[in-house]
Amino acid sequence: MRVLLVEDEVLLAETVRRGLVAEGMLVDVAHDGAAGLFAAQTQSYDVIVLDIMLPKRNGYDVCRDLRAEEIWTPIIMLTAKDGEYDEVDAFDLGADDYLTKPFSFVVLVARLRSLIRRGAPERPALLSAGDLTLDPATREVRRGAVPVALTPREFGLLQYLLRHRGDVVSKIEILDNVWDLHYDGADNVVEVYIGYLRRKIDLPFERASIETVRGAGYRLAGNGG
Amino acid sequence: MRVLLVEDEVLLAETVRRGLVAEGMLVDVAHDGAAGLFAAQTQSYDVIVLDIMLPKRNGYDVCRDLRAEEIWTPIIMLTAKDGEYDEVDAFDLGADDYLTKPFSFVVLVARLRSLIRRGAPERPALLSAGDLTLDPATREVRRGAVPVALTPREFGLLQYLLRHRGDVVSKIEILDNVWDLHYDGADNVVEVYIGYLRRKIDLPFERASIETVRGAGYRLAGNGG
DNA sequence: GGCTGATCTCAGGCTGATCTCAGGCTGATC
DNA sequence: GATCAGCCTGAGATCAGCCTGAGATCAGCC
Repeated sequence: MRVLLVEDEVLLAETVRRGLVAEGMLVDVAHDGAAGLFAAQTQSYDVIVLDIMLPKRNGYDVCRDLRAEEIWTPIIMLTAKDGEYDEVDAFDLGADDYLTKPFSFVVLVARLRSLIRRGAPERPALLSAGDLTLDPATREVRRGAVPVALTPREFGLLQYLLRHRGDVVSKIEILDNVWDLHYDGADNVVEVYIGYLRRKIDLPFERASIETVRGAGYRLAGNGG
Repeated sequence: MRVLLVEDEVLLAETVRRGLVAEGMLVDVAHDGAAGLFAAQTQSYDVIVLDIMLPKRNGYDVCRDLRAEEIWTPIIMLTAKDGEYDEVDAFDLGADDYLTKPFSFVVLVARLRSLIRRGAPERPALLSAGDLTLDPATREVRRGAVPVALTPREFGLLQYLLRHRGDVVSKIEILDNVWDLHYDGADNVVEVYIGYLRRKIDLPFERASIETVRGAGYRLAGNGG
């Protein structure tokens, strides 16, 4: 469960972050609107917690921009009771819920869980590793914001690697799962397709996310998923 | 602010009614579709909250009948997540918003206020992608201002693609939804109709809105909704 | 029945995807 | 640094998926 927290008050942000992590969530924190917007555009989150009063871009703008780009990640707005903004307006901009500061942590977690539960249930979660994302539903693969076109076999291979992100997977294992179970060709074809993938998702971006583990198989970088 | 609540679960209806009254709204309650339809036809409301699963007339029918009578009171549909109806269809029938049960009361109120503020729409929502528009009610399709004549099958196919705009939809999926569910013909017919559509909505305008995703299906360009 | 338009089938052709293969490269080992 | 197993990669053959023109079939209408 990935949460993006956009909050400029460092102490509050850190408190909330720790609490959410303790609840088993993966939390990214952005301290201003521009950073939050960028993170929301390039990463895949289950829900976004968005303060309204922010430096650089206020929560208002961020929310409207995201919706304009058809990014429908559920958003909870944090509003100060005495603020100049009307919390009801948040809904008009595409927010899904709001909390008035000061809020109880328990309430925040409950609202988060509720939002995630009703948010886009039919769509399987995105697979990702760092800024590499793969959407099994739309078949879209992106490095950051840049779409990458993959053939079906390449797509299947990358999907398998992402599902076993951080693990070393052997060529036999890959053949059994991405190719037919009793595929009897040489396993060189895996090497060839690993090469194709690298040329599409790593080399143009000067990355090396697919590591060769000599004698054992391959491993996709496991951080940041 | 007058609200018509059509909901057959008595306890839920009463809970919601009290909540809305506490928010300062005037609330009428109908416990089946026929009563709800009659109330909506004879009274004037600012917004209608309409459950889909109802005795006598389902929410589907009620919504369609009202729109057919040119009654454009904003409607929020309540859909059960496991129901047989797809919430996407709700929009097609002229609903303005929907909530999936179980829903948060706060969210309901906010959506109501937002709808009321927006006012009654002039006409049901169009489906669109870029300058391509499709009106499910009048069955009109346009590229920009230019009307395009489609046969029923072509229309059904385009409508399906528009509803899943941005997603890759497989030929099987298309056959199940645009042709009969258990259509047993070859899926080549989909290719043929994709070809027909391209010749009507893309080629004359030098566009390429329908993309072939080899090995996976087709995708209608997802931008510019 | 005859006409018209919509729907569907089919086969041939095209293009991109897949796979094989051989030769080159690299890291491990002695 | 010599050797070797394992890995990488460019070239090209093969295969599968998709497109399309032609025509058969079907339904509605006069």
